[in-house]
Amino acid sequence: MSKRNKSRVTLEDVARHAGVSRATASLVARNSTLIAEKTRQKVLRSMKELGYVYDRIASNLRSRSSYIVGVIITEIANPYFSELLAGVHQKLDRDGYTVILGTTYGSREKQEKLISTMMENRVGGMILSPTAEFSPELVGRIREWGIPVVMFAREVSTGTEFDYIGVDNVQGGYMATEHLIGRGHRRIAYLGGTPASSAWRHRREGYRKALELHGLPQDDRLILNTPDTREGGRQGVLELFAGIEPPTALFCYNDIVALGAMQGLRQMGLEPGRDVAVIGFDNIPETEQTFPRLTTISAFPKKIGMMAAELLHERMNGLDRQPFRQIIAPELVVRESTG
Amino acid sequence: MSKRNKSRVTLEDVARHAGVSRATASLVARNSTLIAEKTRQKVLRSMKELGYVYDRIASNLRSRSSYIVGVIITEIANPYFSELLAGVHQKLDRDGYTVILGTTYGSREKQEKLISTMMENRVGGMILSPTAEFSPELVGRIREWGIPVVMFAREVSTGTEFDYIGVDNVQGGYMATEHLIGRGHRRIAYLGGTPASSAWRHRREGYRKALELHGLPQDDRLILNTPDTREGGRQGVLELFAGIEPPTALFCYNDIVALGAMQGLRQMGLEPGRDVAVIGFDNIPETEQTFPRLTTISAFPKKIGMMAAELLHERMNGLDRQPFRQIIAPELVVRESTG
DNA sequence: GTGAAAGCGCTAACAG
DNA sequence: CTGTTAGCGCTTTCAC
Repeated sequence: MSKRNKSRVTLEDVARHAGVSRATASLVARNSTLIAEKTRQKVLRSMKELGYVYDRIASNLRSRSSYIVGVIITEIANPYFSELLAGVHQKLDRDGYTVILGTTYGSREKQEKLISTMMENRVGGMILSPTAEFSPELVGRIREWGIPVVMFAREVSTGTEFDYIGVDNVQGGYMATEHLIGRGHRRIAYLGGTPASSAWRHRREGYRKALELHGLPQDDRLILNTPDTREGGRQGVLELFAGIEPPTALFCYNDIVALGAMQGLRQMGLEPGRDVAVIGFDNIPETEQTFPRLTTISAFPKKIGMMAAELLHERMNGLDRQPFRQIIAPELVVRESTG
Repeated sequence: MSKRNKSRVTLEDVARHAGVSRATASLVARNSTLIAEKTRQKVLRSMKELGYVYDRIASNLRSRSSYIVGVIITEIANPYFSELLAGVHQKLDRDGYTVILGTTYGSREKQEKLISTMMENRVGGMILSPTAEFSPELVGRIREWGIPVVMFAREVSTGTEFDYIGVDNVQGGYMATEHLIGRGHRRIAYLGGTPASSAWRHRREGYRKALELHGLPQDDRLILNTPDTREGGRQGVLELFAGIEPPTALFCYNDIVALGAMQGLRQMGLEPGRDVAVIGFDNIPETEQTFPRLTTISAFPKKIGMMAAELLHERMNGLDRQPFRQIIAPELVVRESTG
């Protein structure tokens, strides 16, 4: 269902009970300072007595405003994204917003549908980690609609009219690869993930740059796409080592893939960190407790989430300024998986 | 801000553009079969042309209904809870609901505030993992309000008027302790978490029952409360071993605490699994890849989340039946951390 | 099948 | 400081 039968206590009821007008009651509900303390008390007492619950929906309708924010991420189960979510949510909550959550699971259709739903629910702003390119038509619809949108963690080339906050993936990919090269590796794979994600493409760019700078050959057979899951990493590594000339080091698209890859290596009788170097990306908490502990690139998801929320908040408060990209620097965290 | 200046395209506009009445346009928007196909097409075309966006908020207001569901959990970053959230969210989304998310971080005030906010936003139902006891007044307010509420994962004794879905924590605690006893341990600690959580109390009950059944002494110094975090587990274990007669095995409140405890053990030069047995609770994905791999009790968070969502859905569709508790059986997963 | 009128619960604007 | 009036965008009767 969704219907409710019992009619609710309205401001009208409260006003009548307290012997004031509806407008006065409304001002009390909103904590206006215009109201005499005495009246205020009287009205508040009536509210309590009648069990009045403020109707934010009716209020939003009338005042054409909304403190609801839509947050769209691609997945919840991956710790990277749950940290991202924790960051945005915590900050938004602190600023008094209510959060509507959406998850795309990488589907473009789902993404479009979620955005529509959020607009229909009158969100005052949106924060999202896009899954795929936006159709120019969708970009148009959002702009037309007139609410601020902040993208984070994933980028979209068709959406340059929106703010973006994320880690420097090119730099991160570069640092990871460079680290492996520094450890003496010459045959380094880039494992897992798919080009659908801007993060994947940027990390690969960094990877290539590092190889190039060190005069190492680029071998496309060493770049293997898989779902960015544990299982993807595990399967991927098996496939990779089925080839003629396997790599000696793995730069994994993210930590989850890296964990899967380590499983896969063991399955083949290879010891990660000793026989094959493995580096991840994100620095999710569990990387510190795996065996061997995973070397990785810190991507600061929580921080990025909070920054995105902060920016949206400013935009919703009228910050008028050209859309911009804010890129934060990644950090290399050396542990035992890279020897 | 939150204000929007540009006035939106309304059904009125659409109706005028299409040369029909507002009521007709409304029926088209809702896919009513009462409308002649020809009119329907005409109206749909007008909608597209004008860029009409359905206003679900106005609709809800008038029709006194809501497809928005409030979901309240205690934390996002703990994989156990993010799995729980993933389960509810996925199912609710599939059934066409929009989800408002709330996080209590264990605070009772925050919990009360979130519940109020959700009611103010006219949610049609709520799913929550309670943090603390509900005041009878709060229970009253919710009942009065008349929307269905499903509790999951954590229980509340003052809320027996609500449905509850969770794992059998008593049984889980029993199985964990029994397993350790079976491995020859006689001095077993119950480490981490706090009695504020029903899950903590139930797991302790199982722990005690097992000790009792095997005629082992109960020593309250072996029960140590800490925050249910990694750090809590680490600190806790240090404290525990500072005592005169340390335990030989740890039953940890949950996996996160157990991971922290393993860190703490190593810090003291003790090897988890060899020198001290460690068992966790939840079976979060990373337990499979720690070193040593963590023995634990499966609590099936995703499944519980989905079941809760399913139940709420039924309730919102008018399922009228006494509130009930649905308890699912935990499973022991033996790995290396218990020798 | 379609239209006209009333009203969901609230706030804006203005008067006093 | 408080009251009056109008109306946010939609759905619900109830005519026709």
